Amino acid sequence: MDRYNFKIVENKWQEKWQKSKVFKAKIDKSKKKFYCLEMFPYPSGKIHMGHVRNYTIGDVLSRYKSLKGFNVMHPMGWDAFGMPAENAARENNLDPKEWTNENISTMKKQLKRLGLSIDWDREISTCSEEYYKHQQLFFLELFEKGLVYRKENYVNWDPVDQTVLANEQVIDGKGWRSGAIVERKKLNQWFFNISKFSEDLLKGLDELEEWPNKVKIMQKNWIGKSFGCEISFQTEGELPVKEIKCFTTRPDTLFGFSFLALSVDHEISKYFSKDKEFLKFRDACSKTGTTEEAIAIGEKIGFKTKLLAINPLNPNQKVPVFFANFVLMDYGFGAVFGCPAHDQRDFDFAKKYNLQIKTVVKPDNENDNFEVKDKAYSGAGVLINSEFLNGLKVPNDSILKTIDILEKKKLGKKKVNFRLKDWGVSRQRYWGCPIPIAYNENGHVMPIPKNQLPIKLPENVNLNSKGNPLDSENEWKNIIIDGKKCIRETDTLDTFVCSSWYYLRFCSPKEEEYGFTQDEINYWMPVDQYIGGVEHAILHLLYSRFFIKALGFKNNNFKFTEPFKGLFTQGMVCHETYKDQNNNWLSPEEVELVENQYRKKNDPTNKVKVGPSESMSKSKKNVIDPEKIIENFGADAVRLFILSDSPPEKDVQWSEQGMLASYKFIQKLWLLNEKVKKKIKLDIKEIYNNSDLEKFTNQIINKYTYNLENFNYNVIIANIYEIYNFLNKEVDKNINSETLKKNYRKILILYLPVIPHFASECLFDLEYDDKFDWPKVNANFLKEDKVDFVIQINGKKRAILKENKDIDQESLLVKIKSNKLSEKYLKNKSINKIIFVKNRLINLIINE
RNA sequence: GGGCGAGUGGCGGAAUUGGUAGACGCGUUGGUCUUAGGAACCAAUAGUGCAAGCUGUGAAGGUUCGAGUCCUUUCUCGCCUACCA
Repeated sequence: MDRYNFKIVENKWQEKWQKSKVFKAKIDKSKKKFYCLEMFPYPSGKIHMGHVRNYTIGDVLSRYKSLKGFNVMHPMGWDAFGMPAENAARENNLDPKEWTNENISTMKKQLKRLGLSIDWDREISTCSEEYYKHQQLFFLELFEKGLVYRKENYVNWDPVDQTVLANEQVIDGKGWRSGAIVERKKLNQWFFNISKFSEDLLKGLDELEEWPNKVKIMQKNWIGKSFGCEISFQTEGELPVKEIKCFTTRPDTLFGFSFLALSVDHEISKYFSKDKEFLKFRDACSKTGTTEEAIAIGEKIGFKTKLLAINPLNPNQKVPVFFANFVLMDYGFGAVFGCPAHDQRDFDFAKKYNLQIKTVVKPDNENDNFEVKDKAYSGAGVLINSEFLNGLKVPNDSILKTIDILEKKKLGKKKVNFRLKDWGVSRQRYWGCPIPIAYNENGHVMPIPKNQLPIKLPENVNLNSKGNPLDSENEWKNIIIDGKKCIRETDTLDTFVCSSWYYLRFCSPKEEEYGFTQDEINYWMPVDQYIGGVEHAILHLLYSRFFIKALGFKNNNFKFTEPFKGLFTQGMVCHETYKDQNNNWLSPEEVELVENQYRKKNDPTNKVKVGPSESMSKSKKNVIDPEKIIENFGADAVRLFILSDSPPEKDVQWSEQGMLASYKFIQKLWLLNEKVKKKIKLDIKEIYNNSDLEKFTNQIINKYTYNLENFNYNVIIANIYEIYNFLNKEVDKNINSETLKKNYRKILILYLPVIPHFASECLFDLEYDDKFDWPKVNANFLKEDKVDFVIQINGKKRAILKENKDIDQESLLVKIKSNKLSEKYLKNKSINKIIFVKNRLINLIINE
C-alpha cells in the first residue's frame, strides 16, 4: 500500500478550503455565534513555534465549535506598527512599510500552510490607512469625551530607542526592548484617562468567569485599590508651607507617628532647588532608585528638612519632615506618614536616622507592655499607647473609628486610592499611528477636523535623523486649519492602542465610515474565546478592556461590557540549549548525538554542553523553524505534536523524537484507514461482535468531547492513540460492515479539529461528502452490563470482581463469600461494617 | 518582601465528584522480519521479592471505611510583582 502523501493531501484540502471559502463568517442570527480569536502576530519576518502552538490551539477550538453547529468567526490580522520595522528599515535602508508588508506576505503563506480555518477575507493590518484612520477618529472622540488629555510630566526616557516608555514597559529600571537604563525627562505627553475607570475595570473582573484566576489577580494588583484616609498634616518651619497631605491605609497608628517623608519630586522640593546638598541627594535617589540591587537591598536614605509636622491627634507632638528615596511621587500625594513600629519600611528608616519607635499595636496574646524591638509588627491586635483610641481592635475597628474621628475634627477624610495611572500614549517614533492633533501659533491644541482624516504617514522619510523622524518632515508638519498656520503633533500612538480595538475591527473589516458597525459588533462581540500568551496579562488586556469602556462611555449602544468573555493563556515552546567548547550558543541543527554524547556536527572533538530547556529564543539559538518542520513532516503531524506532550496552558518541550513519532503515527493511521476501508468493502452482514465497537465509539466520543471542552488537548491526542490501539485490533474481527462504517465515520469526525487534512481525506474517501456534525453520544451504548467492583478489606484493595451492573450489596456479598477471597480473608472473621458504593466498590471492615 | 502555581516511573504527562494511581506517548529491554536500519511488527517496562505479597504521588501529621485529590505544618522549584504609604 502507498504511504500517506501529506504534501498532496494537505495541498489539495487547503486549495479546496480556500476556493469554497468554508471559513467565511457571515452574520446568521438563527445560529449561536462563536468568536474565536488568537492574539494577532507582529510581522517580524517568519512565524515561530509559539505561533504554531497558539494558532493550532485556536484552530482546534474553532473547528470543533463549527462541527458543534456554532456560527464561528475565526479571523487573523497583523499588529503591524512598531519599532522593529523602523529599526530594520534603518539598518537595511528600506521603507518600513515594504519591510512590514513583505513579512506579512511570508507569514501569511506560512500560516496558510498550517491549514488554519481562518476567514482571510477579514484580514486586517494595523499599519494600513484603512485601519488607522478609524483609530484617529476614536482618538478625537475620546478627546471630545474628555478621556484624552495632554500634560507635562516626568517620563521614562529610553536613551537608546530615543523614546518614552510607559511604566509597564520599564522592567527593573531598563527599557523592555532596548535594555538601556531608563532616564527621567520632563515632556509634554498625551494620556488616556484609564484611571477614570479604575473602579469599573476592577469590578468588571468579577464577571469574567472564564478567565484564569491568575490573570484576574494580576490585573487586580495592577489596579491596586486601597482603602484609607487622606490626612492634612499642619507644618511649622522656615518654609512658606502650611500643610502636607498624605494618604494612609493605617490612620489608626497615628500615635506611633515619628516622621513624615516626601518624594524628591514633591512640590515642596521647589524650595530646595538651589540647595546643593538636596540636589546631590536627589541625584543619589534617581540612581539607586531604579537598579535591581538597590531595590533588593532596599536601603532607605533621607534628607532632613527643617520643617516639622504636627500630629493631628496630638498637637503637642512635632516630628521631622524628610525627603526620602522610597516615596513615589505618583502614588497617593507623594508623601508618607511614618509609623516605624508597624511598618517594616518605616522601621528601617527610623533605625537609620535614630527616630522614635513607639509601639501602638499589640498582638492579642501580648500584654500592654508589648514593645516592638527588631522588626515592625504589622499584624492584627489591639491599639495601645494611643490615648482615646486605646482598646480598639486592629485592623478593622481601629481604622474605621480613627477615620471617623479625623473626619469629625476635619483633619482628614476617607479615601480610596488606586495604583493604576493614566496611560501615556505618545511615542517619539515614525512607524506608528499619527495623532490627529495640531498646534496653532500660540501652542494651543487644535484637533484635526474629522473630515481631514486620515492623517497619513509621510513616505520616504529620513529615518537616520536623531529622535523622531517626523520632527524633520517640515512639509508634512506644517498645515492650515481654518485658514491658520498650524504644526502637526509629531508623536505617534503607542502600538498598544492599535491592539486595543482590533477585535472590533474584525467584525466590520471593510466598513469605511467608522471602525465598526453597531449591528456587527453587537452580533459577534464579545470574543468568546481569546487565546494568547500570559505576557499580555496586564497591559494589552487591560487596555482593551479600557477601550470598550471608553468607547461605550456616554454611548449606550454596546450590548457588552467586556471584550473577552473567555481567556486562555498558553505556555511557551521550549528547547534544550547548547554551547560548544568556546561557550558559543549552538542551534539544534549544529549538534548531533553520538553514543550518548552530544557533539558539534562536522567537528567530532567538540563536545557540546547541554543546558536547560528554555523558551525558544534567537539569542540562545534554541529555535526550531516551523517552516522546515512542516515541509518535512506535514502540517497535520506538526499540529498533532505541538498539542500532544503537555497541557496547552503549560510550557511544552520541543522534542525531535516526539515530532517524528507524531509523523509516524499519521502513517499508521493511514494504514489503519486502508485496512478499515477494505473491511467495509467486504460487505459483512453478520451482527456478530459489534457491540464492543459501538460501546467503544460512544465511550470515546464522550471522553473526547469532555477533554475538548476543557482544553485538555494533550489528552485528546492520547484519546486518538487509544482509538488507534483499539480499532487496529478490532478491525480484524468479523464486524458488520454497516456498523463499522457508521462508527468509523464518527471517529474520523473526532480527528477533524486536530488533523483536518488527514481526516477530511479519509472522510471524503468514505462518504464523498464534506458536511459533518459532531457525533452525538448514544447513551444506550454507554451502559455496561458488567462492572468491575473493587473489593476492599479494611480499606485495602484485595480483588476486582466483574459483576452485573446495579447489583445490590447483599448479592455482591454472596458472590464474595463464594469466592476464594473469602477463604483467605474472611474465614473466622466477623464483618463489622460494610461500605458499599454502587457500581464501584465494596469495603468490608473486619476484626483482624 | 508580597502574590500565584506546581512537586506523580528514566522522561513528558493521565487520573470529571475523595473510590482500581501511572491512561497515552517518548525512551529502554527482549523477540520477529530484514543485506542493513534512526524502518515495521510483537512483548515487557513504578520499586522490591521466586512467589503470595509488601512499599509507593516532595516530607511530616490530620480528617475518612477509603486521600495524588480535603485540612494543618514544612521543604523544593517555577512564574509574576516589587519601597503602593
